[in-house]
Amino acid sequence: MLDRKLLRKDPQIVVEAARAKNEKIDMEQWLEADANRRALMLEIEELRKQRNQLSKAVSIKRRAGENADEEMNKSREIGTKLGALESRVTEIDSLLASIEMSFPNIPDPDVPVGGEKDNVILKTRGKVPEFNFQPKPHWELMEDVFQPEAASRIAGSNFILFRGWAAKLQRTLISWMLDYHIENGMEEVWAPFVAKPESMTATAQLPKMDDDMYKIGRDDLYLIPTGEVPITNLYRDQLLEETSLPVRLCGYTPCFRREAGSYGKDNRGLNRVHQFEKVEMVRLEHPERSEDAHLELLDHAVAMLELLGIPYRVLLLASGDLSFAAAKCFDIEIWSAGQEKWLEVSSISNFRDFQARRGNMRFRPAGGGKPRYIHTLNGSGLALPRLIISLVENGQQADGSIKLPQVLAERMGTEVIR
RNA sequence: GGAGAGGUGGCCGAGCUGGUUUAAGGCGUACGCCUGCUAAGCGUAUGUAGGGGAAACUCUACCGAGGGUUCGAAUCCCUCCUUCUCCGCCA
Repeated sequence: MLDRKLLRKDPQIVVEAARAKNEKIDMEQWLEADANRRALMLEIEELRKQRNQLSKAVSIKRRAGENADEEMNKSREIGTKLGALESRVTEIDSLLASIEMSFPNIPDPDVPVGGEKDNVILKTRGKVPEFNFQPKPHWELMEDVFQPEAASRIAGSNFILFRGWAAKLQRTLISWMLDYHIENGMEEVWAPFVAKPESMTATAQLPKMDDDMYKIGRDDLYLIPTGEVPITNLYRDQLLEETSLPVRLCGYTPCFRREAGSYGKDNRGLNRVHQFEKVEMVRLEHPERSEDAHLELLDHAVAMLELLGIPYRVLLLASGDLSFAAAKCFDIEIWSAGQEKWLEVSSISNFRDFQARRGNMRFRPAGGGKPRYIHTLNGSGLALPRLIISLVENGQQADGSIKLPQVLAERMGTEVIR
């Protein structure tokens, strides 16, 4: 959600932001409704004032034992008028709210305008492995432990099932990443894997992503598409003290995505699935420090890839690739040796005060003063399936065995998976 | 799932036989006074949002949410949400 004062003062900025993000918005309709609302409110407040005065007069007269019929009649008339005006305001309010929900966040000035082709590769690190044999894709290397047919029998296509070492590897990675974040000053959170519509609206999955989420209609709940939802909503409707900022959180959750309309070539194996596991980093930050915090989250994510020895590159997303709520976003892509392509394994976003407005998340400045909206940020740290793809494919050896990086070998109890 | 009791400003908490409560009081916070320092004490200020005004200031709304009754609702009625206690069920 954007600041109404900004909408009134600089509607053009919002129109341009929406165009850069390929979102259709109707600013004219909003401006007209807002002007109507304000005119109505002026009238309503004047009438209320009169009614309050009459009520007071009635009270005083009654106390004195005098007749107050005249005041009461006048007040009744005003009440009728007010009722009509108020119901019009209610209508306009819901119109305004629904229009505002369709306004995307404004990209930062340093975000390139354009589509996917305009994403900027900020850096590429690590050595892409070379083989003296034809490297295999992960679904061949993991035939015994990754069983999509079984998952399909249980839950439908594009769900996954791990057994044996793959299940253990995933669990080990989750635990290792959480420990890493805790060492870096984050607090681990275990949150619900379902969320109410209000929560989805606060972090801005709703209204736009409704079709991409699993919905439990009977209980009016959604399965979370990312840990961002429950972890950020931990602070919905909360007023923090400035001294408690920043809030650094991390947590493991599964992520459920319908991926409607995305069936096709890129969803073989673990590349794109309906349920995947993820460790998420969430940060609540002072508005003046969110820029630095954003870079810090990026550092945390890539540091893990360095420890795992996985080649990666960092992209600054162009406006058209930014999510609805983001002002700026870095994507981290890792190398898949068996498929010979880069895979997105983390998205690290700064939402500035966009989610905080929707979710009413504020802090009281030290030394008093009016509460201000916090800035929210989050980033994957990291998503499991593609991490596993990269570890398996990049670590493969001629005999089909897989060499593990040292940090995992210690925890898995073996250096090579056979 | 059943029964009962609650949801009031950053927090706690009165008000709830409808009208000087445009929400008492306390805690916390800010500023000042006092004081070797600190603590305590004293004084003043301090909810959120929107409108008007150069400003002092002023108007309006908000007591979980939404409806209703009434000239007038934190206060009465209805629906829903939610928290707690007890019972039931269950890993």
